[in-house]
Amino acid sequence: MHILRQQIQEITPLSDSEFDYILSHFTNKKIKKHQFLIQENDLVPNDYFVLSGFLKSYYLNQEGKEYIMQFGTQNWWITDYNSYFNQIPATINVDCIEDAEVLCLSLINREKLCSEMHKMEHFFRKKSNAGYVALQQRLLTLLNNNPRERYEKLVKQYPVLIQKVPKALIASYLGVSRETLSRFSLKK
Amino acid sequence: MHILRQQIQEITPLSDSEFDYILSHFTNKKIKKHQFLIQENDLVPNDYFVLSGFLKSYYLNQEGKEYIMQFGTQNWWITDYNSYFNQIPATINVDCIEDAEVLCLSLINREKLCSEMHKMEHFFRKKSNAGYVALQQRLLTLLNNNPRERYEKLVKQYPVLIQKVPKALIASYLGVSRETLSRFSLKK
DNA sequence: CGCGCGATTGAGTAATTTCAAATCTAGTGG
DNA sequence: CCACTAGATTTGAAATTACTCAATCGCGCG
Repeated sequence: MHILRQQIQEITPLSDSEFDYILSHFTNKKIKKHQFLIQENDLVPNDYFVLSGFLKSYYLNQEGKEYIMQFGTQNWWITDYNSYFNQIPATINVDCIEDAEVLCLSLINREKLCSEMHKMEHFFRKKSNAGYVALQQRLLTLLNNNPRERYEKLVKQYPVLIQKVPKALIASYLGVSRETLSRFSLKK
Repeated sequence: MHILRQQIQEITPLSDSEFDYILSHFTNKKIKKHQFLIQENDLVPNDYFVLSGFLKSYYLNQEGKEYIMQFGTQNWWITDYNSYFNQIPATINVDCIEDAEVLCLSLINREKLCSEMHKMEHFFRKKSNAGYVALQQRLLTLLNNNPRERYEKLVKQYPVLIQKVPKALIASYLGVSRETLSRFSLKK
């Protein structure tokens, strides 16, 4: 079954024709390693559902330091949500860590689906709620735990991530320097 | 006009009877200073819409240190969302900083409203999206800005908050010790 | 007047960052 | 199969930042 369909059906049942209709609102896109999906100051046309590969979204500050907002791998949605929802220029970059294929959903099509199909509005509400809760957890971890604890939590939660992604990116996600991360990522 | 109606109507129009129907799914509650709305390990029955007063939600760690998740004042919604949405025991506390009056919305009634009224599903989706974006911003501020910058941003964004709330709570929201906050909250 | 809470100040300490250098690793071409 | 290179990781040492603990201050209220 299509992995998007599967995700939606975890929240609400769908007939074949409904799913086909939904899918017709997405376009396909392939991205190569190091290619940008969104760059600062761009208008953000789409939310992206990841079919395969690996992406990251990150903020780049004045000094050129990068802070990873989120990773995107199979089944995840990724974009600059502030820019996407409010149709303002991007402040966040999204680029490709590993050749990827994504489904693109424009804001117009998202809203169209939501207004035409109560189910889809329901789906996106639930997804958004879950995302909100996950962000709250991350915020608390950031406030309450030291770098080492944050790292260990991440390893426990997404063991695959650690294998796949350079340590420097993990560090940036955790809000630590790569040197600090290195100093405790090996030794007990 | 009822401030809840006003908030909903910023997103979607509402007839008198529709709003009355919506409102019938809420119950009223008055809370006194220092009273808990939610305590760790409680089941969380409601999401709370603040009519007046001042509340805070916060995580209390093992060492008794408190981290403020959010403040709740007029027009804000507050609860332990993880516990509320997933109906699991609370890990966050919500209590009253200043005598308050809130509207209580049970999860059952929320879902009922959302399934009966597409409008309400739409409203809550939009609210959740906005909340998600706001949390992302806060996360980035936490990662990218030092305590002083975080404080100055907060002052700019919510000047009233600083007046109304003891500095120790501001510090806890910003993830800084009160002493550190004190050291730069005065001098330029 | 004195109590109590919130805010400030000071001194020492701990954690993390920064900068620089060394080391390791995987992939490439000879 | 080996040497070479670019990128990633580790290590060291110094500097910085914020924290902790303790003491003091300031002010409103009984």
